[in-house]
Amino acid sequence: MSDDKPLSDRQQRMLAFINEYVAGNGRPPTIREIGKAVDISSTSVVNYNLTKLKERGFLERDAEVSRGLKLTRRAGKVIGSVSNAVDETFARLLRVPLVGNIVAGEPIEAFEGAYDEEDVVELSANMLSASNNDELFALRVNGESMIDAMVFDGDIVVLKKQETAKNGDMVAAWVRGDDTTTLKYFYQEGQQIRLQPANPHMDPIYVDSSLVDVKGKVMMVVRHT
Amino acid sequence: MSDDKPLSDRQQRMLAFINEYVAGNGRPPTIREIGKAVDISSTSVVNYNLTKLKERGFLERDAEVSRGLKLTRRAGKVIGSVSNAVDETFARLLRVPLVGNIVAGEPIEAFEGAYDEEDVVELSANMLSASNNDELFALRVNGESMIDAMVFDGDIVVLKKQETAKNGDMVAAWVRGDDTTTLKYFYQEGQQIRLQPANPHMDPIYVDSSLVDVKGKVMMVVRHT
DNA sequence: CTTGACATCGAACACTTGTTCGTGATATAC
DNA sequence: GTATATCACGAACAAGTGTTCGATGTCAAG
Repeated sequence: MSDDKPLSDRQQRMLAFINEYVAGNGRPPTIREIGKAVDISSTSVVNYNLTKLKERGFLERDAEVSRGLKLTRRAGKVIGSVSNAVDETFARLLRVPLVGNIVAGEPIEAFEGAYDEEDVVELSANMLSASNNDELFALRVNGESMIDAMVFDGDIVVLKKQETAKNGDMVAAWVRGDDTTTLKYFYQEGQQIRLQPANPHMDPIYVDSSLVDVKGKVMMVVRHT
Repeated sequence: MSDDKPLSDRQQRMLAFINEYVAGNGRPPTIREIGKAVDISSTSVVNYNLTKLKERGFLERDAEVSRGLKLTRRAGKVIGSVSNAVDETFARLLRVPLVGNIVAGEPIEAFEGAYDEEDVVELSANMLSASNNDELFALRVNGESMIDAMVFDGDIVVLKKQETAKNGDMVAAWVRGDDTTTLKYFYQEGQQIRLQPANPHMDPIYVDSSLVDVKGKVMMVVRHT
């Protein structure tokens, strides 16, 4: 079933072209389009090679159907395997909902509820260390008041949803009494929590741990310019 | 351009069918296949509704091409949006080469040459305002010396390759004589160039314009935590 | 009632596209 | 040389397929 004879140059080019065409146009090419691309003048020759390719398991064909081609996984190995790389890349893509703004003087809004399908931040998983999706969400930073935390107005912070934090984590937290949302480094110190700004020139805040609601841990900060 | 009238039942079924068909067969359906699926006896009616759908931005058509259909992102909202969303997302994905490190005391390394195919940063185009690919590259910030520019050790900066800059741009530049690479705001002031740190507490640097090699403009900063 | 926009139908047309067939070139095996 | 398999060409056919057009029905506005 698996000849090891190398594919002819033509056949390789055909596979490459088909792959490329599908990626570019969202549909397979016609026999004549293949012929033109691979410099074959006769449709029958294209058809002939297509049949060969099919016999050797590089593609499937739907008879008597226009553009009835489909590359198999095996074909991917011969070529750069793009159309399949699409799936892989997509699989590694995280679509993080951008659930709202984070403003110093207000609680994080719309934390659970429905958010606009539109507002997602797409990140490649290779940028985060294999975190599972779902738990992630993003917030846009609004206002100057957060800038002590290494984060600036307009930045997007990607957070992992969690109610607790380890020392040294940068967290988004709601400070009751103070009624403020902040992005700071988290340190539990006895009954107190030290919220440490990233800026070393700024002083930390000490709050009783009962007054701090951790909303999530900052995983990433993205800034456009 | 964006009617809010709901789609007719037929049109919704058409979108759903097209989506399903593409997912199942790897190619778009023909007009007649759509007609059969949605129970329309006349090809012209299918064509008619297809045109409507196109006008409202739910799909694209390649005229006079068999199976010349492609669902748009917008269509995804109406239906489950799976099959084509993959391609669309992929198309909007930018793979930015991570060409090296940027260190204060050294020129930007490996600027042109071959870099490891592996090291790419994948960004969604929706995070950058429609920049063309190609021109983009990424650098990892090494060392503390850049932190005056709103950028910190370990950050990845995404740059657009360009040799000139406008006032106010944040650029990566090599300062000759000083032999330093910096990330600073760029201001041309007569014959001099002012390199302004983002941190307002820090003083700007003035350099003769002949000594500044602009390498690129900072488009985005990404920080993992 | 008349008008006009909208949606549908059926049919005809022309181009697209997969399939088939006769022919020939090339190379390897007998 | 002859045979056989492989690969290629061009032409022609039939079915697939997008496009166009006249006719009809519906419905709300005038």
